Parts: sequence; C-alpha cells; structure tokens
Amino acid sequence: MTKAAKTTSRKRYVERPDIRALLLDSAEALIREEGYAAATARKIASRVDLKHQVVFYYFGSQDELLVEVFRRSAKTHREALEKALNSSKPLSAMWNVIRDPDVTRFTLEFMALANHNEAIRDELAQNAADIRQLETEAVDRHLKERGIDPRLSPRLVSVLTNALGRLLVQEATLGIRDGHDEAEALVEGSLRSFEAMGDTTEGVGPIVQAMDFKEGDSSTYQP
Amino acid sequence: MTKAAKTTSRKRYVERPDIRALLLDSAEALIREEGYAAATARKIASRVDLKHQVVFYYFGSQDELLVEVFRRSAKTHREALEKALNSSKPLSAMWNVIRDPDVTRFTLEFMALANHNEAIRDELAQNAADIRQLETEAVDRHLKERGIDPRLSPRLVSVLTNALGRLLVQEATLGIRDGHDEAEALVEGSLRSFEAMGDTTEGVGPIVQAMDFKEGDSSTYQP
DNA sequence: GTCTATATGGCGATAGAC
DNA sequence: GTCTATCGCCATATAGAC
Repeated sequence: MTKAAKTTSRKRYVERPDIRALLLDSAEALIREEGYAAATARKIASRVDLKHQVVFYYFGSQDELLVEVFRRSAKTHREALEKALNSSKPLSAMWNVIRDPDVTRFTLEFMALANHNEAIRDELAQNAADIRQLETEAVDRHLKERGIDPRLSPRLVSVLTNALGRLLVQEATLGIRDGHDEAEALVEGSLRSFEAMGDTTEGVGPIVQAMDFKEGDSSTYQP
Repeated sequence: MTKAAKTTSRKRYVERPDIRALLLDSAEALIREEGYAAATARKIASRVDLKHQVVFYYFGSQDELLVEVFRRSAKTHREALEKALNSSKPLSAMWNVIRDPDVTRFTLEFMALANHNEAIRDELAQNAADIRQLETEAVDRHLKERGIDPRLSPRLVSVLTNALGRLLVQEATLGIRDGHDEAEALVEGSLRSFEAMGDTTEGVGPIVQAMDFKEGDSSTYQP
C-alpha cells in the first residue's frame, strides 16, 4: 500500500504488498478448510485472482510451497507459545495454546503429509523437538524460581500435556467427549496447583496432587 | 483356488476367491505406503492386475471404498484389542496394541481425511467411542475382580494411555524420542503395578504409584 | 511479474460390448 | 464380471509474449 502510493498509476494492476504472503495465506486457508490435497496451484492462485503459474514463479514447486506454509505457521505458533510461557501463569497459558483446535487440526494435515514426504517430515521433526525443548525449559525455570524439586520432570509435563491436549481436540472434532471432563479436570487441577505451589506443598508433583482428586469428580464415573 | 479347481478351464482368467477383498487389500496397502491421496481407483486396480473400472463396479465410488477399508481395519483392530483385554495382563497388552506404529500411522491417514469428509468422520467417531467403551469396561472389570476402588477412573486410564501412546508413536515416526523413556517408564510402571495390585496397595491409583517413581529414573533429567 | 499457450498425464465416472 | 472406449475435468510444469 505504501509502496503503491510511491509509484505512478501507470500500472494496470495495483501493486500488491506481498504476493508471496498472499499466496501463503491462500494455501493455508485451503489446507484448513479442505485439507492438504485441496491446496493445488490453481485453487491457491484463483483465491487471489491470479493464474496458477504464479505459484510456480514464486515457489518453484508444490512441495516447496507446502514446506513454507508449515514454516510460517510454525513460527507463528512458536511465538504464541513463547508468549504464553512468559506470562504470569505459564502452565495454564501453555495448556490453552496446546488445546487450540485450529492449530491441532492444521498440524494433523502436515503429520499425515509427513508420513510420506521426507521434506515435510524433517520440518516437523525439527519443529517438534524445538517446541519440546522450549516447553521443558520454561517448566523447569518455573520450578526453579519457586524452589520446587519436582518428582514429575519438566520434560514429562510437556509430553503429557501435549499428548492429552491433542487427543482431546482430535476427539472433540469427531464429536466425542467421553472422559474429557475428567481428563480436563485432571490436567487443569494439576497445572493450577503447580502454579500455586511454593507454599505448603513443595516437593510434590502437580499431577500427583491432582491424582488425589481434590476436585473430587472422578468417583462419579460409570463405565 | 479351490473354486477354480471346480470350474472348467474355459475361463480366460483364473477365478479369484474374493476380488472385493483383494481390492480392499490393495487400497489399504497403498494408503499405508503412500497416503490416502495415492489410493486412486487406477492404482488400486493395477496392483491386482485389473482395470480401474472394477473399483466402481465393486464399490460404486471412491468414498465408499475408503469407508469400507476403514471399517475392515477397524474390525481387525477391535478384535486384537479385545483379545488383549481378555488376556492375563490386560493393561500391558492394551498398551502394546495402542502403541502399534502401523495402526497409529494408518489411523492418522483417516483422521486427516475425517477433517474434511463427513462419512469418514462419522465412521471414526463411532469407532473411537466404541473402543473407549470397550477399554473402559475392561479396566473396570479388572478392578472389580480384584476388589480395588480406584481413584483414577477406568475411563481416564483409557484416555491417558491412548493419548500418550499416540504421541509417542507419532513422534517416533519423526525420529524424536525426547522424554519418551520417562513417559514409557511412567505408563509401564503404572500398568504393571495396576496388574499386580490387590495385595498391599489397594485403593491407590496406578499412575499415582508410578508418580512416586519407584522406577527412579525421572530425577536424572536435564532440561 | 503476470499473462497466454501448450505439453503431458492422471483422475472419477459412465456406456456398452462380450 | 471384466473389458474397451470415451467424456470432461484437473493436475504439475515449462516456454515465451508483453
């Protein structure tokens, strides 16, 4: 926009701020709405009123485009996670980020792709390892700041919350909520007590506490 | 084969036992090897030396074929799970079934499909609810037989083990094992003590025990 | 940097012969 | 029950005009 103002009005088409970004937006939206198989050059381009050849001009090939879509969204997601982990309630905030249904569904598309595409797989692997480390360090920092020596390692907190968060979102997408209330109460109780720790409950892992079910709603199950 | 022996040898092609099953096999193999997008009528048929039109003859459409592939594999998987749950060590056996990498990867293809295909989504939902109930009842039965009043509900055991199992397999597919040893020790310790219960440790949930880390390897983490 | 034109090939699906 | 033939469509990708 600022750029267009600088140029003369001779051009037939208004100069667009960043076609590359628009194409990435378009591809991302298509993947979210219809799955990765729908992200064809023709559909991507037509969403921004261009011909499909521009996709090859900007990205060279379909695979490279997909990798860039993932990279960009992974970066955005990482930033959101970092912000959450630096907030006053890092664990609850992390849990909320993990349970974002859009993120989980979007990631699922790329996990399916990764099963059969090496470039995507490498990208996902690097990202997953990075996220794990980021979360582990944040949880560890949180514990050290409060002088807590946990029995449940920070790394395990990352593994457990991510595993549960993903399953809950994926099942909710299917319309299933069986056992979800219990699972959410478990994690949320754990994380809350984790954050409130440092006074009377030092040395006890958060999930251990939750396992004692102070929330007291797990005895009401009926199989 | 036995059937072919019964007929005269007038036929140009040997009569095959069950073309429908062969086509399902072929489709399933393609999905495992190259992903659901590769399961086209032409590729499916050519694997069994037929023309792609037979697929439409047998299944009517691509979607119906995919649904049938899922149904058949879900049935097989359910049977394996039932057998595990009726074994002498139901929880360890269940854990092994859950962590089968082939099953998890195969299911992932259909989860990605389910995001954008209602018929597949309904099928997965029904199956997931069915499996959850089966596991919940089996764990509950196991507990009742031993007179244990657990704090961790059977349903939650199903949710937790499935969540963790899937994440571990999916990450292992990416080549990541960060925190996996701890997570495996946690679950396996829990399930083992669950199964060995009934003597001195009644009334305490299995994961609660594991959280106490009798295995004693969680204090060695370094973030 | 975006277009038209074109090459090449795979796709789902149907019609009708045998 | 499987084939040949065909329809109409969409795919990735490249060449070259403007």
